[in-house]
Amino acid sequence: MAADAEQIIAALRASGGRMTGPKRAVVTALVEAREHTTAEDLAAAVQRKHPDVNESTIYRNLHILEDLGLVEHVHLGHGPAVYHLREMAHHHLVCESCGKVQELPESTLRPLARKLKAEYRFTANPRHFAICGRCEACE
Amino acid sequence: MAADAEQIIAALRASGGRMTGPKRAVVTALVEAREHTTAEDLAAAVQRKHPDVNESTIYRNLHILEDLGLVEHVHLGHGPAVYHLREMAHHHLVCESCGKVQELPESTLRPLARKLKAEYRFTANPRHFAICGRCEACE
DNA sequence: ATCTTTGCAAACTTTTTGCACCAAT
DNA sequence: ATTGGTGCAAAAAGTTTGCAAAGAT
Repeated sequence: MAADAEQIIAALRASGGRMTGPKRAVVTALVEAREHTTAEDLAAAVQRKHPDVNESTIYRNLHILEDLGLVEHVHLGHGPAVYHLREMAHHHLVCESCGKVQELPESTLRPLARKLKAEYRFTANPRHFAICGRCEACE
Repeated sequence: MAADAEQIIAALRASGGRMTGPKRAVVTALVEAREHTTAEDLAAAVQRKHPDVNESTIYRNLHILEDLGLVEHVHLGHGPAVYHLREMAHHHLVCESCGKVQELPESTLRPLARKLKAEYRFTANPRHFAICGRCEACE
């Protein structure tokens, strides 16, 4: 059930791409990342084993993975976007005071999505941005 | 009832700041802006009458206004933030295909905010980011 | 042999900052 | 006379791109 690097690699192959060391390393880093990871984090993880992989390669591969619908990025606030595998899709609450991130099941925003659809004929994809606010401790 | 530049200027004065030409021009541009305006737009508007005002001054004054709670910025998507007067606070639906922006009354997100408060003890400020998705035409 | 992918360096976009000067109080 | 505001130029931060070389098929 957990994201399996081999599945993703197979999807990449199936899409016509070529499988390279850096690409495999990016996928592995994404699968192993427990948390929301920035491109920079991923670069660091990849470079632990493959020191010569350039950050631009990370970005390029993240784009490929996003285009295939395997990865998504989210903006938690100012600063770099964070990336995660699509199958773990969820929403984010970010405290704008302490920066704490809480995850939310997709279902939490479903009523809102339904209302936006009904009243505005708008199909929301509310995952692209986090919901800002203040956590209990910072309130 | 509409945002009155003089009110805002009074608030700026009351906060201890000094009133300068550029500052007044930024406030005026914000009041006159009908839509969501980027710093760049505001700079252009200001420079129509005061050609020497630098973009960094726009940013600095926007920060001052935000610190006073008079202005808010929102991220509609990738690209520059947009600014607007706080009293016109509202939410945004942005179509990620055609870029169309729809405004939403604050009340629309109140049920969600209540739920986040109850279940996660999180006080949402969902205005800082737009809700992405697809509008009717692009669906 | 072909056509992707890569590393590198440089560009780009948006926003911030250091500094010397100017201007509002 | 102060002190905060300003223009300018440069930096910062995050991401993208052009290009020639390396690599996968």
